[in-house]
Amino acid sequence: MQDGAGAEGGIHLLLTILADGEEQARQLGELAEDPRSRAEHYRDAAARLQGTLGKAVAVARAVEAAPGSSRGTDRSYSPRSADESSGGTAAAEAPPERQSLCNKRRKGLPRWTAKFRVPDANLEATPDDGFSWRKYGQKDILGAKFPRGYYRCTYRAAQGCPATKQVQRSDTDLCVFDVTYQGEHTCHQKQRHAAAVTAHGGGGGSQSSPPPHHEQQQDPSMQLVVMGFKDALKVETGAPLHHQDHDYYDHGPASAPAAVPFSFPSVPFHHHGGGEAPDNNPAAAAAFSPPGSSYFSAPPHRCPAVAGSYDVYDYEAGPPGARMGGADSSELGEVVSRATGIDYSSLYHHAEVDPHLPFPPFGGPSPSHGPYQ
DNA sequence: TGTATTTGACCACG
DNA sequence: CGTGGTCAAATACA
Repeated sequence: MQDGAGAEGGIHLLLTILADGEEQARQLGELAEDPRSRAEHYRDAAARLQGTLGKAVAVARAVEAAPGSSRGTDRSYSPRSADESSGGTAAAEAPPERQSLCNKRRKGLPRWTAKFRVPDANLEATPDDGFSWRKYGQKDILGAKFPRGYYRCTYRAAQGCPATKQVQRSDTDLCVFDVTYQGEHTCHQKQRHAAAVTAHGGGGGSQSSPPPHHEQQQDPSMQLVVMGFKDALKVETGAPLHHQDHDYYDHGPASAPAAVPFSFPSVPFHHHGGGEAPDNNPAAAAAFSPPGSSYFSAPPHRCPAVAGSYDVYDYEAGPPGARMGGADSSELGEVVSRATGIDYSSLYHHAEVDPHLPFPPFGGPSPSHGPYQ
């Protein structure tokens, strides 16, 4: 499914961005016809459009500069048990013969990492990127103070979505989480813009389970959207992910992060019907609404109002050799950071936002935020 | 009662 | 053989 590789993925992304720009241009046109619109609205719209176009250009250039190389048919993530209840009911008796079908280490899936910084060390908090994840494991990692959590897409069973992520709190900075994503979302879950930092709720499905239907796109708060291309030029693992803990702008090799729209509203919690652990929310909410907050350590300008931040850094990369790609990679990195820096944050800050936005789970079939069945 | 998380064990990779 | 990733039974929660 996730075929988008290299340039192809970039083009896909480009198309998405352009579509976005088209929509923005249309909105601009509408503004022009609306007598009530004010100058600032124009400015916003124009800035937004400009930003989008700039990003499109950046992506286009990067694609041009980095002709993707096809990646082999990767994966075959195993739908072994979880997928269908193959073992569901009556497993057990047969001699455990686990491995035959499963490939424990999914190599070959696109992989990229992001760092999330959350204000204040609410030890129970974990970054939420807007997708629904289900935790399936936790492991103590050698040399790390905190265990690493393993998550997979909630819809893996239902839709075979191969996306997984690993979340690990930085041992040097409690506020920072290293999140490694692997695989693209092929599910059609609605990515909520209102993502945030979820306080782990003992067991309640805090962030999953919403029935497909519509969903109030609550949340106007700001969000940061970062993008880049995922499968960069080559891939197929091999290159160790490396990222310095102290520098958030470590642009890896010649590849770039996938389009990963994330957000961090300041007070994300709505205990709407669903039900989260009521205990945690208040605490978490409190932790995120500090006054003079500026959790943005790195980039010079970022929406200061945001309560949390994250940055995308690394991503799986190309072959070892491609590593010090010199000009190219650094340029790409710049591209990415610029794209990142672009104010998607402030743009979307103006609420409304078209819901079709940012970038769909890359790679997947045509994105359209359609309802998933 | 159904769903998500926890946790120990299993297994692949290096 | 050590480490990391995944499985799945047990458990917790709504």
